[in-house]
Amino acid sequence: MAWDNEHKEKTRQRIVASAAKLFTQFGFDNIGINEIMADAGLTRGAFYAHFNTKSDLYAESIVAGAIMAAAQHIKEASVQDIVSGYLTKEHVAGTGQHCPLAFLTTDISQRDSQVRQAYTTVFNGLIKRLQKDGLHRSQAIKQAVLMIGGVAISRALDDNDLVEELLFACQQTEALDIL
Amino acid sequence: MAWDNEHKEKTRQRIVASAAKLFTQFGFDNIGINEIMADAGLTRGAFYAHFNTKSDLYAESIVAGAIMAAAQHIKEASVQDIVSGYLTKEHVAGTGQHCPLAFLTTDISQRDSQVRQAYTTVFNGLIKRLQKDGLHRSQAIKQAVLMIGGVAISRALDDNDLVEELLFACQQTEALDIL
DNA sequence: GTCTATAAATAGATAGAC
DNA sequence: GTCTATCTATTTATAGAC
Repeated sequence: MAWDNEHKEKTRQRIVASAAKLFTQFGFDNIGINEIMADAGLTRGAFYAHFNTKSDLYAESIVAGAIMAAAQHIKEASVQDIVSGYLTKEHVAGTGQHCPLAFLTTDISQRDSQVRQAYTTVFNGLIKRLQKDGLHRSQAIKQAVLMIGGVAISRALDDNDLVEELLFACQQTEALDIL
Repeated sequence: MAWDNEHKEKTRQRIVASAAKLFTQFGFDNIGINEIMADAGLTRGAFYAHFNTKSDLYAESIVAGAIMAAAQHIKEASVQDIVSGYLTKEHVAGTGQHCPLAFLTTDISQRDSQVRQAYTTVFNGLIKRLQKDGLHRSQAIKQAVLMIGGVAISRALDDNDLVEELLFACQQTEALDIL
């Protein structure tokens, strides 16, 4: 019984990891349960032994995806390192982990309360992290908007030069200069 | 013949206006051709006399939607007025025209090149408009990211107090103080 | 718990009458 | 040019075998 539970939990985590990867990359509507389960090495039918709806998995994958992305971007030493590491072409492109805050911004506003609560929790976490390094709260909020907005907009643009210019501009913050 | 063409063009404009309204509010995947045509007072079948694909209409509605939203937000006198008028709870909520730049940000990155080119064009227009009032180019870019990102993130958040705090913070820009 | 098979609903696109 | 009817494909979710 203990083994079964452990095995089920591991399978569940694998599904969530696949979901976080695929949802952030393609959005809620452009990925089916089928593809998520296939990525986790399972078939569609097994999904409902772990989750009730696609939306449930989405909410959970936002939190999980943020944790995975944070391991890559947020744990750096200084605020400037966090900002610079976040606003890169590699983050904008498909490589590595993607931050749900930036990759799913407008996608989230179409979903139910549960999903938007998950987004709010993750966003508050980023603000707190930025404040920890001495930024005033309003400065931290603005910097978070520049990070998230900068990456989100870059992904929509169809002009490489403009993207590079934008990413660079969003890294230059008056608030950081006076620290 | 002249009357026919004029009539067809008016119908087409009505479809685009309905599309701009509904797409910005609900995103590409959550609105069907059916609903757009119904909003324009027509049925689904008539769609293909005006457009080839749903994606074609989407690209066109982004440009049209930006023009309509600009009439509401961008034509104000000063940069500070533009920024303040854009970063409001009314803009974030469903009332009035919605700016595609902020309402469809991550939605756009899932679409084809034609759509992303339309987004890029509109974004460049905003930058130009902000530069016209004396902002340096990098300042204009950052301010645009704060506007678009601020509204986009606000729509995803599930916390009214936080939204108000965020909108206010994004209006306070060092670059504007020194003008 | 996972599989295959299938139900049920939705939506993009086409055909043909008017 | 617009309509109704239909084709075709996709997808969420369920049923039942193993």
